[in-house]
Amino acid sequence: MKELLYLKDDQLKDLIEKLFVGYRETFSDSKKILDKYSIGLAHQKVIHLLSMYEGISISKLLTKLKVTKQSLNRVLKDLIKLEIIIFKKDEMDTRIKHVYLNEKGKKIFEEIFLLQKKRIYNALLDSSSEEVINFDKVLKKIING
Amino acid sequence: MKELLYLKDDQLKDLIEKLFVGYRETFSDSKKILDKYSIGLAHQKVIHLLSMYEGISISKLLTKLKVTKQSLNRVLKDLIKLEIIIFKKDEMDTRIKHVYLNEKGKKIFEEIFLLQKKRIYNALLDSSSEEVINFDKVLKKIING
DNA sequence: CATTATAGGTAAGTTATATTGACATATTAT
DNA sequence: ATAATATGTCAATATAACTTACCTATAATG
Repeated sequence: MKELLYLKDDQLKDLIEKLFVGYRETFSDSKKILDKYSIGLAHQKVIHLLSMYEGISISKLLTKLKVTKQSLNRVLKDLIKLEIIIFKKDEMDTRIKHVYLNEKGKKIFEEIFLLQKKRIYNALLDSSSEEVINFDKVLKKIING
Repeated sequence: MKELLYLKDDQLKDLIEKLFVGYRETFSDSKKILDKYSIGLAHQKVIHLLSMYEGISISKLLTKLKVTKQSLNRVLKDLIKLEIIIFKKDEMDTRIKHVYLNEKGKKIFEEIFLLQKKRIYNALLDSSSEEVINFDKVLKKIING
C-alpha cells in the first residue's frame, strides 16, 4: 500500500500504453486467418466469446461486448452466412436465444486461438506460475476498478 | 517452465478476454472528457504518446500507433485546430518534425490521465510492488512475443 | 385478463477510424 | 546527380460502431 506512493506517473503512463499494445498485438496475430474467411476483429471477438461461453444468450453477448444490438446483429448475420453458428431457444423462456459455434466454427476458432495462444505461451515461457497469477490478478482488478 | 503445462486453454482464453476488457475499460474512462473537446479515442492515444515522449517525431508516432500517415494526419489536424500541439523542426535534420503538447494540451492530458490513473491505482491498491512488477513483466513479454 | 417488462430483430442514416493507391515536396545521404 | 527519407495530401473505400425509431414474441405482474 505504501509502496504505491512510489508509482510515478511515468510508470503509470507506461503501463497504460502497454495495456493498449498488448491488446492490439494479441488481437492482430490472427489477421491472416480472419482475412481467409473475410471477417474482422468484431467477428473474432464474438467467436472468442462463443468458444468461452457455449450457448451464451444474445443479451449476455451484448453486455460482454458493450456494443449495440444493431452492431452485434451485423456480425451474427455474417457468421450465419459463413455457416459457423447455430441457435437454440431456451426451453424455459423461449424469448432467449442461445448461440453456439458448430464444428466448422470451432475449427475456425482453433485456427485463431492457436496464434494468440502462441504469443501468450511465449510470454509465459520463462515466467513462474506466481508471476502469471499476479498478472491475472492485477488485470482482473483493472477490469473491476 | 514445467508449470506452463498446467495452463489450460480455458485459462488462456480467459486471459485474452481480460486483455481486451482491461484495454477497453482503461481507455473508455475518459470518454466524457473526450466528448467535452469533441475528440475521440484516436486523439487520446496520440495525446498520451505526446505526453510520454515529448518531441516525438511523426514517423515514431506512426510506428508506435501502427496506423497510416493519412490516418494520423487527420488526428493531428484536429489537434492543431484545438490548438493543443506545436511542432519544432529538428535542428540537424530539418525534414524531421518534433511534436509537443502545449500548456493547454498538457492540461487536457492531465484531465484524461487522472481518470485512467484512478482505475490503475484502485487496481493496485492492495497489490504489492512485486505483483505490479510481475504484471508489467508479463505484459512486456506479451508485447514483445 | 390487461398491462408492463424483457429478449430479440430491423431499417435508415451517421460517425469514427482506418485503409489503399497515387502523387507531391523538401531535405539528406550516397 | 541520384536515391532515400520524412512528411503532406487527395480521393475513394471499408469496418465497426453509433443514434433514433419502431417492430414482434413471450413472460411476469397487477
